[in-house]
Amino acid sequence: MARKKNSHIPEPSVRRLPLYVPLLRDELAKGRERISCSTIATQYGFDPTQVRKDLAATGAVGTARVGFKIDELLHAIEDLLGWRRLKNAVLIGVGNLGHALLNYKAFKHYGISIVAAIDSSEEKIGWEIEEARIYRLEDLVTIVKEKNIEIGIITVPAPAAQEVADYLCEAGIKGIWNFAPVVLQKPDTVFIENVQLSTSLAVLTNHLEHQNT
Amino acid sequence: MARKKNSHIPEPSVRRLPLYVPLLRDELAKGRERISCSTIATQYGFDPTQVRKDLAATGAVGTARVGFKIDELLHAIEDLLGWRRLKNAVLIGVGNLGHALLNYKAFKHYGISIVAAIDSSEEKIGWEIEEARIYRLEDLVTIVKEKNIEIGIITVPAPAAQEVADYLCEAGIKGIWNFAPVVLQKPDTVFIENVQLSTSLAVLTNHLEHQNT
DNA sequence: TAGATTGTTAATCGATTAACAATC
DNA sequence: TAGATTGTTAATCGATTAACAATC
Repeated sequence: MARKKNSHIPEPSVRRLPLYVPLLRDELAKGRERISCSTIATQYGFDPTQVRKDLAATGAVGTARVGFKIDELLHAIEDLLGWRRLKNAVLIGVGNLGHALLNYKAFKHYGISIVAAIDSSEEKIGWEIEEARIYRLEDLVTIVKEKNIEIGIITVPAPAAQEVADYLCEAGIKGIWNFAPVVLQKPDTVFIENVQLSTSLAVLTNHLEHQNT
Repeated sequence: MARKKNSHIPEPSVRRLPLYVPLLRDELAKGRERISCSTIATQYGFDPTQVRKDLAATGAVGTARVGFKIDELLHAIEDLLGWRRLKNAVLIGVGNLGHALLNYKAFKHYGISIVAAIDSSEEKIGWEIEEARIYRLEDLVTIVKEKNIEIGIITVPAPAAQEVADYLCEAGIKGIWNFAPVVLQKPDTVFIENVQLSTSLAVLTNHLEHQNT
């Protein structure tokens, strides 16, 4: 059953749902057909009701006493997350991190395909890493149009990030996945998701330092 | 004033505080001495009261009408996050991502120092990347003791992650920063923080697909 | 002094968890 | 049938936001 359009899905649910995907893919690969909320919950240490709420948000419907059909459930989750329609992305900044992301083949399973890259170093222009060829920043607008790119991935150093974001917005990108530790200014039409390693690290180091149980 | 031991600090605060650090360092570098909660809040699009609560959690004390002394505030935040005492870390799995992390020099400013690495490929043994030499997995226990290592960083492929985690726990590590898309089993004495790129990506792709405003 | 900003208490909001009827 | 599991409604919990007195 299709999810009602524009219904509000809590961000915590959107952040938990992708966790269930590898488990479901595994179970499916093992030939299992159905799974219950409590099986999922146990795996991740979550409350079963919480998992049920998360699944309900996708529009998936289970059967009392037997649980959810795994393939249908997976389909529903991937649908909700937008992973069933591959979106093209351009990555900007082919340093260590950029290189690692370009080489990461599994993004196909997470809804994106990096089809082009940009770098400021003249020697890298023309290189190909996986399916992405490296272009100059001045070619961005053309590439975005030609390759029908919706997402920009920013992996440049912090001082260059805002300029890159401006170019991306101007080129008509819809969303930005930002790895630079900078708050980017942007028009309302563009959505930005920030990945801050320092944030995750802070949770770990804070715990180790203060032994918060 | 020192923060009361074992007082509970909400995880949302622990996750926001690191964001303020680059701004404070910048302002300090510019020669500014004081900053107010609303200045910080405006930068990040947060509610000023929320920022005040975050800062209060660090034990920092401001002055009515003038705000907080930036150096004291920075000191208090870094203290709370455990960034003022460098913790040694070992990274396991020198693939693309592992390589990128080893090369990332700024971790020093975030409380950790990667002093050793482990890889399963024989040809990489003995290499040095920044301050980290690459060792064999069988040397882990020795290295951890010798170099006084508290943190393990897991950047191996998913199928190898649990085994690596077991080795780390056995070696007496206190915390694990896990980049593999796997739920790791662990003893109660070890703290694990997971970095799931798919989770962050899900927020972006879900938004693009369904235009949730 | 006047007024900007802190620190704190109270109100609101939303997510998590508990309870339970429906059902396969 | 009996009982496990779903789906849903209600209660709890905690974080965010609003209100306001204290103060520099």
